[in-house]
Order: sequence, then structure tokens, then C-alpha cells
Amino acid sequence: MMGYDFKTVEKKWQKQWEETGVFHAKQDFTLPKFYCLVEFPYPSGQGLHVGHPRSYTALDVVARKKRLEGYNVLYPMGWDAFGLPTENFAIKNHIHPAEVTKQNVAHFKEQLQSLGFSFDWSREINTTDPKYYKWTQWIFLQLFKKGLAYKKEMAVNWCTSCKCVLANEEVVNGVCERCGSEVVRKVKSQWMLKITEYAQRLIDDLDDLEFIDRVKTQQRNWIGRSTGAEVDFVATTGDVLTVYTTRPDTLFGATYMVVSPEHPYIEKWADKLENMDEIRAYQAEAMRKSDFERTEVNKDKTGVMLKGVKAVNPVNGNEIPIFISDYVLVSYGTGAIMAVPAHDTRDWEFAKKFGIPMVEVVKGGNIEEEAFTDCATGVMVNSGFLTGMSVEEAKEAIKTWLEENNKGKTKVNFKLRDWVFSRQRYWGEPIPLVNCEKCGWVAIPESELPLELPEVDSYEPTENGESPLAPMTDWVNTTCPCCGGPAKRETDTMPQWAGSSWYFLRYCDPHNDDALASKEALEYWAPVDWYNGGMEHTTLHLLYSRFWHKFLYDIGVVPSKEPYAKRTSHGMILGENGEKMSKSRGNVVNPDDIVNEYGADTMRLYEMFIGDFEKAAPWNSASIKGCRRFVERFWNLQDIVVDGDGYRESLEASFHKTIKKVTEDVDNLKANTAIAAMMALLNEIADTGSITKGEYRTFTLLLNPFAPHVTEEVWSVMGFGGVVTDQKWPAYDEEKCKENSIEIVAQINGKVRAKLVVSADIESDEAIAMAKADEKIAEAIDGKTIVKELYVKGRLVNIVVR
RNA sequence: GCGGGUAUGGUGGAAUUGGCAGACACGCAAGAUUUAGGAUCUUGUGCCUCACAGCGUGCAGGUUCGACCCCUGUUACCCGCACCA
Repeated sequence: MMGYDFKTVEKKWQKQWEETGVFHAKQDFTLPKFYCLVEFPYPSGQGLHVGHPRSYTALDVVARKKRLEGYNVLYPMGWDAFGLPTENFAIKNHIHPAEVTKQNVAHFKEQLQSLGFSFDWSREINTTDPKYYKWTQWIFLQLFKKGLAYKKEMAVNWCTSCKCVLANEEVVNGVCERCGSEVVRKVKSQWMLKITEYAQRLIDDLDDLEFIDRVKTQQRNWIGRSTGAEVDFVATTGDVLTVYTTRPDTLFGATYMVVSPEHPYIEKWADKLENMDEIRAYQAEAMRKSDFERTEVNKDKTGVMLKGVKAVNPVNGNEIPIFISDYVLVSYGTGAIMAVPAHDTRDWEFAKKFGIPMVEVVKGGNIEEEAFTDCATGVMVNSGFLTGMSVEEAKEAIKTWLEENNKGKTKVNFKLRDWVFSRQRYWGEPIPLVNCEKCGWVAIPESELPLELPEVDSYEPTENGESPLAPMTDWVNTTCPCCGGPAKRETDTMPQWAGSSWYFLRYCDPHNDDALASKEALEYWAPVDWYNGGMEHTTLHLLYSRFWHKFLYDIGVVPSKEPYAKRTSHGMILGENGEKMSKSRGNVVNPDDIVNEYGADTMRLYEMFIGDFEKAAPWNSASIKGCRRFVERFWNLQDIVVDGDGYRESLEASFHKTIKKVTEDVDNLKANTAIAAMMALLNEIADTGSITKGEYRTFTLLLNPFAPHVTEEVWSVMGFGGVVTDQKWPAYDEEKCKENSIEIVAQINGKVRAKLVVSADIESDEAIAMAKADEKIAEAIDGKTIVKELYVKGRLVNIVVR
């Protein structure tokens, strides 16, 4: 037998799969469907990374198995191609970003195809294709029309060297990710999407989803729901200063207040404040600091007292001072807090530094040492009508009091902020709005979609931080669709997250020009049955797309409340040294090299075998040989084939057990142990010196989802008929998984002393009797008192002696 | 600081969820075959032992006939968030 020529064989089958379109999802909506999805890649210039195939292979195995099980499977692929690296490459090399994208996509596609993934390439999509982003823009317009898109002045990150606005993700440790220059705050007008309006539903609906727990937890924490109360303090100016607190029970202990440096009352009170110079200096200082600096100085509290104005604690009438400090954020709650130094760590630090008195209102700690923040054990003291209550009782009592006396109310707050949706960049979807002096912001007619990106002379961001589209006056100047008067187009573009927020819907019906997808296609395919992707997208892409999907559900475009029924996440593939793979560390493994040297099947098997799918795993170029040997040993079974349709008696139980194991493991994302089971079965077969045709046939089917090329070739060479992709997944019989006789262990006081071969259905009494009859056991219990005897079915006998 | 997670042979990792710890694979050792081998095959391989026995899942306790698994405490590392009142 010749050695296995993977290079020829793999190319041959890849070509045939493409030509016959075997992996195209069927248009027959009466079949049971299975939609499995992996995150579509950003086609970077570096090409595919060995991390990509881990996710793609895992769901390819699922997709291939589901097809064999009779499902109509949709396993699509596409390109999330808008984005900064492409734009920067285009700027540097004076090539149009669309051209760069085209080249990168071609490279990626070739790499993906060399790995033999069963993607339905007839449904390939690209977020930069105007036919695609027409619908991204359409969704934005619906959001705008429902009042969920709004423009707001806000502080953004501004790179002093690139002279451009950066997304939060592009600011790393306070400096620009690209050039390492200082990033400062700059106030600009930005489009925002009201994701906060969906905060509660985004939390509640997680309950019904089959997402792995850490994804659910991370989303819940990110959305950050808290319940507390808003309390109105009245300032000596007569103004009501409202605060948000989760500890209204400690109201009697509020000995001062803090407002954020940006709080509007400061300007309002300007003529009453005696130390306005000092206050302005502090404000200027806070303004100049980036978010990073503001949070970095975390340890040392700073602030200035507002002299000339005080506030009254509504529950006891005490006059208390007001401070400004940057530890209070404008963007959360009301931008003002009541400070209870005895029971809040931050307030405690601030009060110690500024010599503000503390009042203990919850007994149980030592407030001289540190703030006592425990809610579970304390008892209320020094708190008027709350005294003697537990913290939980006090919370309820004070809320009732606040509402009855019209001094506050119960309130829920979220950490989640609205989504900053503008980018001053070229390579993104144009925002389809115009600004008219008379009518304000107006949507362009849907008939004018897609609003295509114009050709520009330069993709460089401009000096003043405006989009590269801004100087394109021909394009910018237009007429108002509303009044026909002169108007200007929005020149900001959408962020990279826009196109990926709904792409899974487009796959259902990717060539539809009349809708983002047909109703029938959406009814049939939605929701995605299984979505796998990286943990790093949990609080961005995954949350954004759930938000868009819920909105589309609300306006009747999609039939399901949630986009994804199940979400799993793969661990990273690390470099050989156990560190994250990166160019700068020099530990990057190129998948092309692996495919060249070992073949796609080996690469696929190795990535699945490397370890627990959910955990990070270091690449090991020595271990991969084991998978190559497995492929070759499987191929070489041809040398020992004998006639016979079924399983030989000695192997029957092993076959049934292995089929069961592989079937269940694939569904549970445990390909590593599925492969181990197949390796073990192969070893067992090899020990017999032969394999029947029937056994080889089953083995080939089992291995096919993991190693599609070599199995297809064996199927063909052995003349099993047709192609593997048209076959049925092998069945197992639970009864036949059981061996007739099994080995159990006999223990004395929990320590193994002997092994017994017994009939599988042996009863307790008999097993214990057999154990006692064993020479070693008899010796061990001789002269001792038997305290207890037990038999664990199919496992062991344990005799406890004294 | 808060939240989530991890710790098992020389290495990657298994362990039916409380029941033989180390499946499967890499590596290593010995042997076979080969002109040769970074190819293939066979055998062995947790530690300590000639052997019986003993010891062993980060560390210290506990519960149990029995603990990698449950409980208490503790250490180290990884990931996410980070003054969210």
C-alpha cells in the first residue's frame, strides 16, 4: 500500500465539494433545520491565524454530523471587512480600501478552503458590499425613526498625534494604540444608540437562553443593574440636589455630599460660591485628565469644598457641606452622591483626608479602622425610626418614608451606557442622514439606499477631527428630503460593530434585494441554533447584536426575541511558550505551514484534540504528530481489510460504545475525548490484525466530520458507494454497549486489594461473596470485625473492617 | 478592590460528576526492521522500591466506608471590570 498522499487527495475533494455544492443549505423549508454559526472574521492583511480554525473546525464537525443525521444545515461564512487596519494600510500604500479588502478576502477564502470547512459559499457575505450595507443603513434608519438614535455632545478620546477620534477600544493604557501618543478628552457631537432602553430585557431574556454561564454572568455584570433610591437634598440656595444611592438605609449617616466636577449646579451657583477660582482650577484639572488618568489615581482622593452653599439632609435636617470630586462620575446616577463615610470605602477615604465627621449608623464593624459595608449582619443605630432594624428592613422602611414624604423614590440604575455610534473615518458605512437648517436631522428616503461611500482623494483623518468624507463638498451638499432646501450629509460613518450586529440574518437569504431577508427564510432559520465565538465579544458584538435583534423583533422584522439559542466559546490557542501568540513575541504559528506539512485533516484533528475546547491551550508542534499517525493508521487499515458486513463479536460492544461516545461528545463540544475514543478503538482493531468491511465503513463515517478528506477517499477506494456526505450517521444500541462480563475492584477500607471479573448483572450479595472468596481479601479480613459491606453496581465492592 | 476561572506524571490533557487517578496522545527508554532515519512496528513508562508494601491530583484541615470531585481556610497564576455610589 502506498502512503497516504494528503496533498492530492485533499485538493481533489475540496474541488469536488465546491463543484457539487453538497454543503449548500437546501431551500426546502419542510426539512428539520440546524443553523450553526461561527463569528465571521475580519480579513486582516496577516491572513488566517491558528486560532481561527479552532472555532471553525469545532462547528464544522457539528455541521457535518448534523447533515449525516438528516438535518438541513446552514453553516455560512462571510467577511466583517470594514475597519481601521484596512484603512490604515490603504492610507500607507495609496490603495483603495475596497481593493485591499478584496485581496485580503481572496487570501482568507483560499486558506479556509484549504482546511476543508463545509461552509455554504453560495451564501458568502461581505459587510462592505453596498448590497449588504444597504440593509445595515436601513436598520439604522428604523432605529432613528423610532427615536433610538440621537445626537449628543460628548467627550471623546482624541489622539494628539493622529489628530483623530479613537474608540475606547483603541485607547490602550491611556495612549493611542496606533502611535503611542497621548490621548486627551475632546467634546464632539456623536450619534448614539439607546441600548440602555433595552437593558432590562437584555438581562431578563438571558434566563431562557442556552449560553455558557460565564457569558451570561459577564453580560449581566456589564449591564450592571442595581436597585436603590433617589433622594432629594435641598441646598441652601433652594435648589433640589438629587442623589442616587443603593444604601438609602444609611441616610442618617450622610455627613456630606459630593457632586461631579461637571455638575451643572456649579455654574448655576457661581455667584454664591466663595472659592470659585479654586473650583474652576479643579474642574480644569479634571477635564484635562483622560479617563485613564482619572481612574488611575484611584488611591488618593482629591476634591474641593463648595464654600457658601450647603445642603440639608432630608431625614434629620442637618446642614452638611458639598464637595466636588472626580471620584463622582457625571455619567452614572445623577452625578451627585450623598456620602456616608462610616459605611462606604470611598467616602471613608475622602472623609479621613478632609477631616469630615463620621456617624456610625450600622453597628458591627470598627469604623475607626475602615468603612463597614456589610449589609448582611449589621443592626441600625443612631438612625431615628430605623434604629434597631436590620439593613434590609431599614432599606424598605426608608424607601417608604421617602415616598410618603415626597423626598425621594425607589430607583433602578444600570452601568450600561448608550452606544457611541459615530466614527470620523472613511472605511465604514455612511450614516444615511442629512442635516437641514429648517428640518434638523432627516432620514434619506429608503429608496435611496444604499448610500454608497464616495470616492475621496484622501482617506486620512482631517486636522480638525472630522471624517475624511467632510471635505467632499459635492457629496456633502445635498437637498433636504423633507423641505427640498439645502442640506448637508452626515459625514461620520458607522463603527465596525454595525455590520456584524445583524449578519446572521442575512445568511438566511443573502441575495434578497427587497428585504434584509424574506419572512419565510427568517421564520425557517431563526434563531441561530448554535453560535460559537470568542469571549472577547461577550460585551460588545454579542450584546450589540442581541440589542439590534430585539429591536427588529419589536418592529416585526424578525420572528424571534433572541438571535442565538445557544452560545459557546472557545479558548485561545497560545504559542509554544504558553504565551499569547503575537508577532512581537515571535511565537506565531501559520496554519498554511501546518496544512502543507501535515495536511488539513491532521490540522483539524490536532486542534480538536489539543484539550478542553473552552480552555486556552498551548500549541505543540511535537504533539501534532500523534494526529498525523492516527490519520495514516486509519488509511492503512486498507491493508488488513477482510470480508464481513457487521461487527465481529469481540468488537461489537466497543463499536457501539464508541459510536455513543462520539455522538454525545460532539454535541457537548468534547471533540478531544471523542477523538481519544476513536484512537482507542483503532488500537483495539489493530490488535486483532484485521478489520471487516462493515467495521471499516462505520469507522469511516464516525471519523468523517473530523477528517473529511481521508474518510471521503477511503470511502471511495473501498467502494462503499456514493460519497460520505450523503450517508447516514451510524446508530448505536444502548443494550449492545454493555459488556457481558466486567471487571470490578474489591476494596478493604476504601483501598483496592483485588480485581474480580464478574458477570455484568451480578447482584450485591453475590459480588460481596465473590470478593470475600478472593485470597487476598480473605487474608485482609481474617481476624478482623466486618463493620460494613457495600457493592456499587458495576464498580466495586468495599468491605470496612476494624 | 469586585466578578469569573484554573492548579492532576517529563508535556498536552482524561476521569461516567462521590467509586480502580493518569484514558488518549506527545516525549522518553529498550528491542525489531532498515544502507540510513526526525519512517514504521513491539514492549515499557506517576513517585519510591529487587520485591512485597508505601506515597501521590497547589497547600492545611474537615465530612465520608470511599474525595481530583463536597465543606472550611490558604497560596499561586490567568481573564474580565475597575471610584458605577
